[in-house]
Amino acid sequence: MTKKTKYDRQEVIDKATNLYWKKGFHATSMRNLQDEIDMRPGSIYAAFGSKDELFKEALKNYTGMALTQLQQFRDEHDSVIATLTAFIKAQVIDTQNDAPNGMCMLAKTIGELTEDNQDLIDTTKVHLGEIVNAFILLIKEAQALGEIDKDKNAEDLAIHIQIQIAGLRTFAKMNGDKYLLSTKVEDIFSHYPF
Amino acid sequence: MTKKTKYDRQEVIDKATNLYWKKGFHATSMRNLQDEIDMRPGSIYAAFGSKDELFKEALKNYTGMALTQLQQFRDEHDSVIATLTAFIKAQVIDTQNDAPNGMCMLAKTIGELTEDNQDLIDTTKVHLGEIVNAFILLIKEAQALGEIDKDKNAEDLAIHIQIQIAGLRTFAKMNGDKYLLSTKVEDIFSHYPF
DNA sequence: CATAAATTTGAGCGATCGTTCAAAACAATT
DNA sequence: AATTGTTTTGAACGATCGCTCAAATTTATG
Repeated sequence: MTKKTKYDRQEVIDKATNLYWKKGFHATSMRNLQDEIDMRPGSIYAAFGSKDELFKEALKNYTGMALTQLQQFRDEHDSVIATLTAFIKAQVIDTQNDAPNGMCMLAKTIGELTEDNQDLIDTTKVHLGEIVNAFILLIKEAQALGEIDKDKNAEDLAIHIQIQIAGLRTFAKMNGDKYLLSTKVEDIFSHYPF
Repeated sequence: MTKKTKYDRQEVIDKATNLYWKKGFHATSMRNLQDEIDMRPGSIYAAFGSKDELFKEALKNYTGMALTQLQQFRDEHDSVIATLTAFIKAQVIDTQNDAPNGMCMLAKTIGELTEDNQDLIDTTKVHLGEIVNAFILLIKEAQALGEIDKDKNAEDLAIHIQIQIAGLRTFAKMNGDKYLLSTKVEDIFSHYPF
């Protein structure tokens, strides 16, 4: 039995993620998604259940990509500070051209949605927590390596990074000067609270 | 002749601003607005032309409110730093409960819209520029008063403030701890680049 | 009070929304 | 080749979208 699906599920989720990321939850219609991933409504609903559930898959996929990218930079750098600097530059600067949207999909979603979609907000918050946890682990690693003062609170520093990323990505939508942005990213680690 | 309108235009714009601010451009339907401002579609279109034009009025109104609030804090404080601290706390902390949405309406809009609504994006950028200009003027005033080092670039500091506000308001959606947020606002002016 | 100009009303337009489901197509097993 | 179970298809549903406009209503004037 068991007929295999014609589509590659991960490929479909990637395409859905990119469209949701680009246009946001409300501005992305199921018909937009049907065109983008080349599936008929029946197949999409059989595979994902609803627009909301597909969006949740996209949020999960987006978060996974971010965490993978962070780990990749960690592998490429000896220094944790260098890792974080590279990651933030990628998020703040490179996404302006490469990515579907310069904004963080999670921050964008937190901003867009209201209590009408509370479960999507909750899911988004969980993923933002996962990312801040990854920052915390890296900072503790940096403290063990002597890159960051051991007396400093790792969670506070992680939150600081998250705030700077959100602020810089919003600013980058107004002013895309790569040199200015690059300087501002480097400044994060050469001044308080680091 | 000239029959007077039944509605108070400013009151209508205020209500439209609050609804657009709360739900965002795409999730706010003209029927939502009809209910909120108690006008029939024909009247709304006679008065404002389109959903887009009404949104522009809302953006303009929102910006005016922010600038008015900033001036009000200036009148209430001798110190420019105290003015800015009060303003940022109002924006970051108080809006979580008082306002239609904890996010800045302009930042939210920049994040939500795509090139499909390029003119709305452009309008939003203009208003963000107006706000940063107000910051620049205040910082120059602070430099004249000796509150801030005259050697520092006023525009850089103004941009820094805007980035911190955007970052903190996004973070506040995740973690609403008022004491933590209050500390983070105060930290802005007691560390680099101030 | 009658007239004329402006405003308000709300039914309804064509388009699109998220979603459903019976029928067609397909692939693995007898 | 026939059977069986799964997947895919796409027309279509009721709801809602942004918006229009002829008719009704309102008010300042003659």
